Amino acid sequence: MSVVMTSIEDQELIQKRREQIVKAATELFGSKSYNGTTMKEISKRAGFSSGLIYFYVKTKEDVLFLVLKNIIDGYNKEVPNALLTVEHDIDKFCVAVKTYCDVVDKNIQATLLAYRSTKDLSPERRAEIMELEHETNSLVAGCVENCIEKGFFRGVDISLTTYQVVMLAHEWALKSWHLRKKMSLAEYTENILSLFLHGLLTDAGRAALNNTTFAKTIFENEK
Amino acid sequence: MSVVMTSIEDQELIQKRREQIVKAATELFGSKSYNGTTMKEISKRAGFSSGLIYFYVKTKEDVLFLVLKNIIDGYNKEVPNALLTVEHDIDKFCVAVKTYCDVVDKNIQATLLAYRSTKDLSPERRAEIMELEHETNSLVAGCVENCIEKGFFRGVDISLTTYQVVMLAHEWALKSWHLRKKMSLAEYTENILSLFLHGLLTDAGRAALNNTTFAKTIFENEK
Amino acid sequence: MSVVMTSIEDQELIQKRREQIVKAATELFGSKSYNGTTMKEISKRAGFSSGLIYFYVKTKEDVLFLVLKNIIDGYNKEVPNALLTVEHDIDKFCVAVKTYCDVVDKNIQATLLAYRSTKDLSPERRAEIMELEHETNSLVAGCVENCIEKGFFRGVDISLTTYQVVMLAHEWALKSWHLRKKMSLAEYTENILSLFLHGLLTDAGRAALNNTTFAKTIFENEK
Amino acid sequence: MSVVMTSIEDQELIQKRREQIVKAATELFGSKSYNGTTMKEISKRAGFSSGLIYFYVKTKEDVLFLVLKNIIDGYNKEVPNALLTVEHDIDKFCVAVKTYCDVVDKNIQATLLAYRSTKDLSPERRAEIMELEHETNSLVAGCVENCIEKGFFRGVDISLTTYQVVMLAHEWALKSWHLRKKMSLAEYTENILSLFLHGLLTDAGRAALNNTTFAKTIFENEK
DNA sequence: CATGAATGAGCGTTCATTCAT
DNA sequence: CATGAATGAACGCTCATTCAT
Repeated sequence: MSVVMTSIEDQELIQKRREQIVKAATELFGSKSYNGTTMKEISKRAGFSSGLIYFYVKTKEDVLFLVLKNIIDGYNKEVPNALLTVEHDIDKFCVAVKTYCDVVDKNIQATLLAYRSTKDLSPERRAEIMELEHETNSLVAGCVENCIEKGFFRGVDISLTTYQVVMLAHEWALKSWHLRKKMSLAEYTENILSLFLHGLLTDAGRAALNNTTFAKTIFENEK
Repeated sequence: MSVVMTSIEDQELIQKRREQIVKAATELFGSKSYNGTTMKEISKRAGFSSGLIYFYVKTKEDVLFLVLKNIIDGYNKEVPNALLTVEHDIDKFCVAVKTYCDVVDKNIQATLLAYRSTKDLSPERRAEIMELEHETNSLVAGCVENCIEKGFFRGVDISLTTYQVVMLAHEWALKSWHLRKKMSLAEYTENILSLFLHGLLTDAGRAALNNTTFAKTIFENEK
Repeated sequence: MSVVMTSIEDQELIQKRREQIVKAATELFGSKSYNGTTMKEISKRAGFSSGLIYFYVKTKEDVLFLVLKNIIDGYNKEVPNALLTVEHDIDKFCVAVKTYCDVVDKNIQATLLAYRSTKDLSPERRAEIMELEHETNSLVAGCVENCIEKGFFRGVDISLTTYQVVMLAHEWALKSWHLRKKMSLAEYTENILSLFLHGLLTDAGRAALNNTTFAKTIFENEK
Repeated sequence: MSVVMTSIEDQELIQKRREQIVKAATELFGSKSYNGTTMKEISKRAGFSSGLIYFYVKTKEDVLFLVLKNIIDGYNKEVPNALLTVEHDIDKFCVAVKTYCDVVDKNIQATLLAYRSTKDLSPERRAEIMELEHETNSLVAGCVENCIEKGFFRGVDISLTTYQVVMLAHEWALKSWHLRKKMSLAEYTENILSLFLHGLLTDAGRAALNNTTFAKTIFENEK
């Protein structure tokens, strides 16, 4: 894991400064693009002088990497927690999707940034980010797999379905400027779940809805 | 419509030069990113001297705009033609989706470029591009609308569904590096259609499948 | 031979610009040191804008290389010509030494620069410069060798003696600030020749002085 | 004499710290050049924090000055001691030369450093260093002078001859990369002495060789 | 119309030096 | 006395844009 190295000792300070940097950079990269943002701007916005940033980061690319990694870490932290709150496998799938959408909503700028700027990373760094994304995906993929095994879902390609779920969650960020005008996040999430449940549930799956707490509300809301 | 202005008279020449520029720039932006590409490189690859490009384009941003516009124009040209080849509304929907995926497949680099570089455009230009995308979407939206009106599809939000279709088509480009390893474009397309048909068809819609030529093959292939 | 590459076509212009650059840089490096001199300063002194220099040179190190190479080329051009003007082998040795001293005198700054800045070159470049120096040395070494073969000089180590000759010629530059106060270049040269002739001539060599035109004046001047 | 000033009182500590600094800096400057070495690196290698160095030195140039001065002090300490070991004036000359070469050999990096970096000193500091070098030279010059007075050497320019001796001793450092491949320090020293004795001894001087212990071995070794 | 040399603002990065603790 | 985080000026280099020919 290529963690960025530093000439500073105090681990707490490093953490604090890095957070300042990531926060400032995320905002700036989000509103102006990676290439359009200056290291000086980042430093200034982070609240310190232009030279100091190089004590906590070795190159501008490091900053981008930290920002991107930070976003994905967010996903990897929040989704598993949410999964603990429900029991039924179909519910787990729904909650995973919902949580994913929630995290996207909290990180719209950052999510857009990931789509725009991954190419600006070195191949190694890019690979690392993709590896992290893969971890996140596994969380969703696990839910899909369970539902298929139990016979609730059709025998679709697990990883492809996962990608589609993730993609549509990301769409909330990618087309945010348009979607927000028409609906709330809750409505959007419900719609996606509706599409996937209708598209994937087997007859057995539909029958099992009664045992769910979350999934069944999707169908109830439809009427 | 912010058409790029120049000081050159001969409209035919302008057209020819612009095409050279767009072709060169699309290739370069695709493989190296917008910011990583030099005006000199574009000129050289287009086959003329480094100064000449400024007779046909005022800024580098103009080039990006032209490139992006060109990509979307491609979509707007190909999809309608394909729609003429089938009759039934469900088939039209399917063909629209399929064609969309085909065009994405032929323009993977360019599609990625659009996701990466729209932020490098001025707000006005960005708005214009988004307007053009909207036109493309209408082509799909029309199909969805018809299917709903005829009772074949559930009463879902038309524009949202359209966005989802487009998003999943784009995913073929966005996750190309992964998807291509696992399946062919045809399989991918079929999978998407399968998801949407399962997710959207009403009982009436399912019944109508017998009258379709294209859509019914999706269900047949599933077994 | 690692010749510096360029993005400019016109060979004559390249030559002209490079000469401007080398001239400006030699002066600047001479009076302020390599590291103390700015690329902007070099450009300005060469008479053009700060960016242009990079059309004719790829890095600052290139400039240093060009400067150093230019000095040594001077040696390699002048010494051979001078050798043609006399016949006798002892005379040839003397003229080689004298010419060497003359060239040093015309390039005092540059010679100092070579001593100061060779370490700032990349290893490959440094090797190339040393190779060129070796060529120059060969010119002197040839003279020494001939004199030994003919029995005029003692059987000393040829290459060592050559280094000593070169070193003492360079000394005129290295200690110029002091030596110039005490003597003229001619006196200095004569003194060196005196040292070497006294130190190297065999009895046969001394006897042969009568057949020389240049060498014998050294001994005559001594009285 | 521009002694470096500080704000610290305890003279002993100053001395100790300065020695640490000089030792560290000499090593670093020698292997990486003055400009390539960081104040941080020096401090670290000297064994203390990066800020502390400024309590014992006011600028980076101070460090260079201290380093250079230290080198020359070494010469001024070692040569006189060696001179006490022999009696005859010609021997004293020879021992001076030999000792000089020995000291050069022990300080090759440092000697090179002096040639490379004197220009990085302010004019005043440079003058001071040159003054110190002059002192060292006097040690050799005294020997030459005595030999001339006693009629052992020809009536050559004393200071010039001294410079030549010093120069050829320094050459052992300056061309070390080449000379070391071909001969030992002892051989090199002998060769220089041979050159000077052959070049300077009068008939009286040659006759006096019998009374020497060191000088006569040079001639004996030649055969 | 076309060329390509020239311009100069701006960026990422380094490092001597300072200063709060 | 000592630490090491912080500052900010400066440098090498790039490249969009201009302009003389």
